[in-house]
Amino acid sequence: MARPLSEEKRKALLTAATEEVATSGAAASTIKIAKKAGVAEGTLFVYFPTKDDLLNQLFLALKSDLMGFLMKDYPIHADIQGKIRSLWTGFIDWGATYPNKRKALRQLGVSERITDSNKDVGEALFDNLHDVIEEGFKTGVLREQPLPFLSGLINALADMVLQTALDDAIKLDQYKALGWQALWGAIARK
Amino acid sequence: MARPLSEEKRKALLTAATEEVATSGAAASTIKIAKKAGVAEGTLFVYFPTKDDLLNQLFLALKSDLMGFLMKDYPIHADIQGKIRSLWTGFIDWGATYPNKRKALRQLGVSERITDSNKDVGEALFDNLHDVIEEGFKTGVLREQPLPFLSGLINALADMVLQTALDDAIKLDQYKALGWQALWGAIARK
Amino acid sequence: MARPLSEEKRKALLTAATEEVATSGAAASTIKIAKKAGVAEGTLFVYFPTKDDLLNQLFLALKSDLMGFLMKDYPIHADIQGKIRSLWTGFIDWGATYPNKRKALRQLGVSERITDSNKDVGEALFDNLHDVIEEGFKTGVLREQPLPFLSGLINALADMVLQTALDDAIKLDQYKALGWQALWGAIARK
Amino acid sequence: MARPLSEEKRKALLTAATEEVATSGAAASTIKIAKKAGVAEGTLFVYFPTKDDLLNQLFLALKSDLMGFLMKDYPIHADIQGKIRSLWTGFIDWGATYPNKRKALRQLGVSERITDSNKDVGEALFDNLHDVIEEGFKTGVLREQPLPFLSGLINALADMVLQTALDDAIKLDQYKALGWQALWGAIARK
DNA sequence: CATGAATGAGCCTTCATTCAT
DNA sequence: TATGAATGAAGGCTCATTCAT
Repeated sequence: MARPLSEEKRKALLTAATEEVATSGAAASTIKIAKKAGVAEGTLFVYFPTKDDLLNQLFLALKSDLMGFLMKDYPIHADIQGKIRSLWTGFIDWGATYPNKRKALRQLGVSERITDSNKDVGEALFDNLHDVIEEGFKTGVLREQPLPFLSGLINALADMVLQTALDDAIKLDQYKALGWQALWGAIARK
Repeated sequence: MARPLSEEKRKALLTAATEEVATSGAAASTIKIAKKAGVAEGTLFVYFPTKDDLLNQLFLALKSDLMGFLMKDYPIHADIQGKIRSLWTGFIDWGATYPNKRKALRQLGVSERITDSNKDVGEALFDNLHDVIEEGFKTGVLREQPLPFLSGLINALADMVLQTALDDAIKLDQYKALGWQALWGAIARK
Repeated sequence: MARPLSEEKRKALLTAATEEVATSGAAASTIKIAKKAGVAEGTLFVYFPTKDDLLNQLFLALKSDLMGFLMKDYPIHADIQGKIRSLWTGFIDWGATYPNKRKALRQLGVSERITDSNKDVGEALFDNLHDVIEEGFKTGVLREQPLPFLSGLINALADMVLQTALDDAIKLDQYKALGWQALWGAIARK
Repeated sequence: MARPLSEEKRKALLTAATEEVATSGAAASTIKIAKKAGVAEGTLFVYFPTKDDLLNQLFLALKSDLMGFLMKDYPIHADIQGKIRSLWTGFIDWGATYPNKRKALRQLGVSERITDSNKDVGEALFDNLHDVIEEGFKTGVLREQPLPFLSGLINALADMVLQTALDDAIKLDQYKALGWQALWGAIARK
């Protein structure tokens, strides 16, 4: 009956938090985040009871955003290599398109303030990839390796590429290609 | 002549900083670091004029420590594959032996407070690898790729393995082996 | 016609306030009081325009509640000593029966936020005792002393007994008896 | 070797705290206390790590101050009645001379933030009175009653007198006398 | 050089109160 | 009338840094 929580404000807060966390890490100040989101300091705590809550929800939101991005153009009917290449491309493009999201996610991934259980939930979002990879194992296209190892591998490679090629579009394209070769060499059988 | 700076205290401070940064990231407090090092709060600033100085010097010290570790048993007369495998093993072993050093380095690598020029200096420490790799290119053992790309690749893979296999010695060995296969697949020609 | 204020909610708020004030003093938060009363934060301010209003009304309500308790079994036809003893017993029993009410009253009695005029009103509730005491003076049973002094005396003694014997039923009975002896010795002529 | 803690500042802080607590109770703000003491906000926390520490130490300091005041002119060679009368007078005079100390002590006595163990220590300061009172019991001058009951009695009566006669010197003298009669009547045998 | 007291900006959070719904 | 989102002041406390000793 009272004013409803505004999804708009929640988003503004998460967006502002993304930017601040991208540069200052988990040390980003709630005051700056609130101001950047255009709301009063206290309002932040209406939406996120605690700074840790904000950080954790941001972490999940970013993971989920990335997942959505990867799935958007996912080629359901492509072969294994095509599917994995799509994921690789998606990773790189997401990071290049939203550098702050990537930086924020990177910082949070290293932070003690994200609960272990949430870090797990973050991983779990990628469980959808299960099938592709399992299929790769069965058809013998991929070397058999534990799933977390494989997803960690993609993640690490993509992150490295984005980090290394930061602010350099040409290098980015070069590394994206090199990275794909490396990745495929790393996981394909033979 | 006044008492000279004590190398011992400097080291104690860096060691304490390593531990604090490992858990709290760049937000680690100078007070706690000083106390853990067994010196007074103000003493820290005799050795490091600024917290940022401390952080940057710690970053370099850790990179250098890692480098020293890698070079210790480096097989100068082995073939390319042997040399690179030694580096891989070294990376993993260093991280497993000094988890706090690795965690601290990881946190600092992501922090805004490490100057770009220092991040470059950090990379440069690995320039010694130039020769091995160039040799690999010439003999055709390695696919030709930019040096920073290659070192970033090793780094990223090793970090992923250590992170993923945290606190699980068995998994660590498994991943170390898998990681090596992946790495070699990623960089070897054909 | 609009919905009228609900007496039930008002009471719930005062009851909740009693509990909160008992433990946190005047620093008790309106939010917690509202929640404990089962109403929304804003609703509290429909019934009490200001936190100070709430506190002051609570103060009066508690005084009045105590007064009612004292009068319930008041022996109108007893002699002076019997009447005063009844008051004494009543005081102690009220405090033992409703420890939160007593604690809250104690806290509020010390608080700056209760207006002086209300503290006087609080005292005035006991004016009904006028007659008993005047009678005591006339018949020479009581030493002549100003009324506020006498009521303050009873109050202080009872409060001390309750406070000292907190959570110890046996001690409470002992102190109740001792207190009565002391009180009577303090006020009776000769 | 560094600047030593200044006893002067510690006292200034306790004095300032006394004044603030006298009017605002345990809700007194550390900032106001620091400012009133003429030191920076942070300095307060050099001397008292926590607001609760400040409050508890203030409580003990006030109790101790009162005790010192009572003992100053204590008539060691007087009879029981003389000794107790001296205590009574001392109580009243202390409260009249240092109204803020008394108000602060009153507020703290009711506050949840003073630990139970400190409240006990507070009581213990009065253990010195043991002997007088025991002597009173033996010689039959005093009715036999538990010590905490007796000290509570004196305390409560004195507090009531001071509170009731606040800001009225004439009334104060009158109540002081009446209070003594009442007290003696309350505790003396027969 | 070493110490740790002193400082005040800044942090996260709570709160009383207002007001759109 | 009842609700609870919105607000920004204020609170307790921490911190990097300075400086008297």
